[in-house]
Amino acid sequence: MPEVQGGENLLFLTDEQLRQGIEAMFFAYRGFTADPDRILSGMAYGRAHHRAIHFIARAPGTTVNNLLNILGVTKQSLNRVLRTLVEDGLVDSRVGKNDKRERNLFLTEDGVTLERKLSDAQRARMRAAYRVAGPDAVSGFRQVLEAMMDTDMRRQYYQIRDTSS
Amino acid sequence: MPEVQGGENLLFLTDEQLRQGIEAMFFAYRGFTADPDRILSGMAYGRAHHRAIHFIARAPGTTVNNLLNILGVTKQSLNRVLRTLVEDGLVDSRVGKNDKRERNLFLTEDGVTLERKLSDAQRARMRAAYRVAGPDAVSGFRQVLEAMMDTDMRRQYYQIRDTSS
DNA sequence: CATAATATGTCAGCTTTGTTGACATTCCAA
DNA sequence: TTGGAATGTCAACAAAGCTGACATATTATG
Repeated sequence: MPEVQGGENLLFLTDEQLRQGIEAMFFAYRGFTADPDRILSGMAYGRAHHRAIHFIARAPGTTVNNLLNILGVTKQSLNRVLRTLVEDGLVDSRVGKNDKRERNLFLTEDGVTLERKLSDAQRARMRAAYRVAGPDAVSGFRQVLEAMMDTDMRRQYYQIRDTSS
Repeated sequence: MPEVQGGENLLFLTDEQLRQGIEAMFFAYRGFTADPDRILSGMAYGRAHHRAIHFIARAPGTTVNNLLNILGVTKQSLNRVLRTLVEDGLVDSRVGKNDKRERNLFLTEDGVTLERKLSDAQRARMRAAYRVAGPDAVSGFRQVLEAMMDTDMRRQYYQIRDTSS
């Protein structure tokens, strides 16, 4: 049990409060992924495909190596997913111009269509939650999430965020 | 539901803002699970075992049926996880007193020890994030997460939360 | 320049954890 | 008391992680 120093500033950090936060995170993440999961379950795809499609849309021309750093999976695991997406004509994999070992990844027209469908659904969920909670809550939400990331992930997050527009 | 109105109050709900929230959720969840994952990777367990242990600790005597509703997986999938935990002496599965079809689940002494180790690690992460973000941010964090849950999950969340102490 | 070391991506096979289907046991209601 | 519903277990399969081996391209070193 954390002997927490005096001062009412820290009173909200009881184990019980922390556990509620942990469980809120668990249940909320289920909601967060529910809509895209539902859309993809009809097709032969899953959450792994969604993640790949999302970040290729976000950074067109990204390499396999870059993508697996962002996703935090092995290249072998990502490769299986990418192969099906390429075979199905959703992703275009082009040999790198400078470095021929690399593959630059792009969404095809069909890929863009699916990406839009998935992100529309996920944004709708996020928008509804934001509206219910209000602007101040959204700010706090973002602050806690950023503080919860590993340092490496936080760097990735900022980098992608700031190169987007 | 806060009546959402026209005007600049909605300006923060741009697609770009929503997308940042989505990606923050993705990267933060990785951090959220990282410490328990690391602890369990040494043993023959994974995230599924952690979830089962967590909710058995939270509601001792819970049934398999109840647990799979909370976890949102099939009973067959949960059963495999529970079997290994029972075999390894971390969970005690007792035939129900009233209804002999049911199994009431409890952590053994070893189970309690592992649960504490896992939740200590996860709470430390959450505590650090809360401290960095501050009390107001924490409140907003919780509000957005609750609004993001599916209705069924929110009910489960409230119920577990309010029966704990 | 030649060749060894490194980096990138692919293929094959294994593990974890999700899924559906079949079934035994127990309970409950007609 | 008997047929249907509920609970949980066993078996087989699918998705998506993982490690290892390898082909190709690049870079560094002799």
